[in-house]
Amino acid sequence: MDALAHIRRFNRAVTRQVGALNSSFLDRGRPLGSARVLNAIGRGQGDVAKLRQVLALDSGLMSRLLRGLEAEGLIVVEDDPEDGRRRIARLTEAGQAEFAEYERLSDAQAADILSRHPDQSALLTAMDLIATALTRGEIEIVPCDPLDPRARDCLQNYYAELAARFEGGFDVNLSKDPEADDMRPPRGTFLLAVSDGVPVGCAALKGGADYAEVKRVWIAPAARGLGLARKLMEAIEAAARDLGQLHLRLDTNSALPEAVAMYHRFGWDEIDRFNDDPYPDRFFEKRLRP
Amino acid sequence: MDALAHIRRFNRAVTRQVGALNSSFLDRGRPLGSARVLNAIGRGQGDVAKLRQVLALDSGLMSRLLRGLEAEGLIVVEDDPEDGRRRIARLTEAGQAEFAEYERLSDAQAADILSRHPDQSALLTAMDLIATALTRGEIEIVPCDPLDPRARDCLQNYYAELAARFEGGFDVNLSKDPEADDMRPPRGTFLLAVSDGVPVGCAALKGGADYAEVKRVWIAPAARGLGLARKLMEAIEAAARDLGQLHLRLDTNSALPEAVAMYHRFGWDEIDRFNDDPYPDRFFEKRLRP
DNA sequence: AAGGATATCTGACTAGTGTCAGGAATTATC
DNA sequence: GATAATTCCTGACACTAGTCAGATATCCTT
Repeated sequence: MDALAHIRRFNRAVTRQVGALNSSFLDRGRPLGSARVLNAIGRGQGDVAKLRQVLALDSGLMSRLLRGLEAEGLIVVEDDPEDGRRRIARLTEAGQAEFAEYERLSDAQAADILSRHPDQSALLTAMDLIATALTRGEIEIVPCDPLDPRARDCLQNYYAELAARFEGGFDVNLSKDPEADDMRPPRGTFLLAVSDGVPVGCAALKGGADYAEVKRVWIAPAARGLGLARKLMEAIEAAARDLGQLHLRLDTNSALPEAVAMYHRFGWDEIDRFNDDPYPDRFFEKRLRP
Repeated sequence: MDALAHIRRFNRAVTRQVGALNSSFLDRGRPLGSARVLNAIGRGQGDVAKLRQVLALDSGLMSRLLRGLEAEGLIVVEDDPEDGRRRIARLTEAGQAEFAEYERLSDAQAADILSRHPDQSALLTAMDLIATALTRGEIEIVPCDPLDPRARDCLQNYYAELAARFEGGFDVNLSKDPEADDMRPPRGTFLLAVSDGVPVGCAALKGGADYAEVKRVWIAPAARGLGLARKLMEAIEAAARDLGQLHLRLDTNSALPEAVAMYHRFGWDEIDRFNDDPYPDRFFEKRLRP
């Protein structure tokens, strides 16, 4: 069977799904164009220029749609204090309620698909894989607090994966768990790779007196093979430079051969054991130029 | 992390993808409505009533779109010989060429996504899973020749799965491979479960003098858990009744416990071995009421 | 301070989408 | 064989989406 036949079928299925979602949006009595603008504003795309860019709309059309939403009392459009030419739209209270209604509609539809499927986690994994494949190149690396729920979400997946791949399992309590403060500026940092709001990878820099350690490097299975690890490691090194940490170390395990290969490839030097953590058996360092 | 956040992200990613495909369709200089109708006709939805149903269009609008395509010389609309009220559209040669162009556009996009992804088979599997989840309930059971490429595709997957699940592997040449003629009317039949053109399951009825045998019951992994097996088995029984075969038998293997459980659940009685095929070790029969 | 670039807005216009009412031909039902 | 139901078609109409030209205010560069 031709691979393209499968993709064609997928295309038709999701095209219909998108169409159904759009027409359910129409039930709120507002044309789709306005609904799209309202939702984009609700999702934080406030300034008009960015709205135009994201929605790929003509400036004239955009202007009229904004006037319409304004007349409905759903948004207010104000001058940008930093640039008098630009304007910024934000939701009024009524607009937030309306936006929440749209979110509810789309969530209800999503929950319906999910509830009727026998294997929800397989479905979610498949959706993640496809969403990542389609939005590749648009993954952002952002700093994040190590105790942020999105960070914890990544870390849990990371621990679960170590537990599955280490022969004797993995218990995070036996390992030296870095203090959160060591992974916050000014000592260190915690970076998250985010694709359209969903975390798909992380890496931490743990500050120290003699050297800084790179820890918790993890990429979601759905996002592997896309060059994300390189982007993350480059971002970590840049952050280290900014914090004045030029001497980096990390530890890892032979049970993760792709990680070991990656550190070699990215210019890390293998060195002798430098801690007594029970899990790692491979140790690396890298000296950065200022 | 909230499951709905993942689905929202998926929705946004595919919405954009669908939008991109649609605007590439617009490059052919034809409004999207006409393009949709043309493609539906090309995919075999000839009669106007079915077109209206599939595309969810008003009869007036549909009529005008058909007139437009007719004026372009891409289709001809003829009276249905069986029902004078109905009409049937089909592509002219020019229409087929144009349809092929649309297919090419969508294939190019598909191939692009596929080529940039590190794990193509994982991507295809994920797409199959989602397409099946979204189009569930629209899986058709259709008779098919046992030598049809779609049937062979199913059978290859079936053999591959047996090879993976039987301890000693599986070699179809050691098993009694039913003659194709035994799985064609009037002796037997071969049924295919088709979801939007892609085969997602099969089952065969092999006619015989004393009893008919049910063979080659297989469901694609992406389509499991949706109740498809029951639909297939009911269709097989109905076909057997139509062919006057009221005494059915089948064999299977303990290594396929879900199959064994299914036959019990569907009212089959376990019986003694009735053949000397090396692979099966569980045997069933069912007597149908006429 | 002048000229060019940028961001938004307004008005005019076109094409596409979708709805409604009604008409003609044909089939189904009693 | 009359009546009702169906299928498709036509015309009229409303609304949405999208484009273009030009006006205005502001910012940036020199």
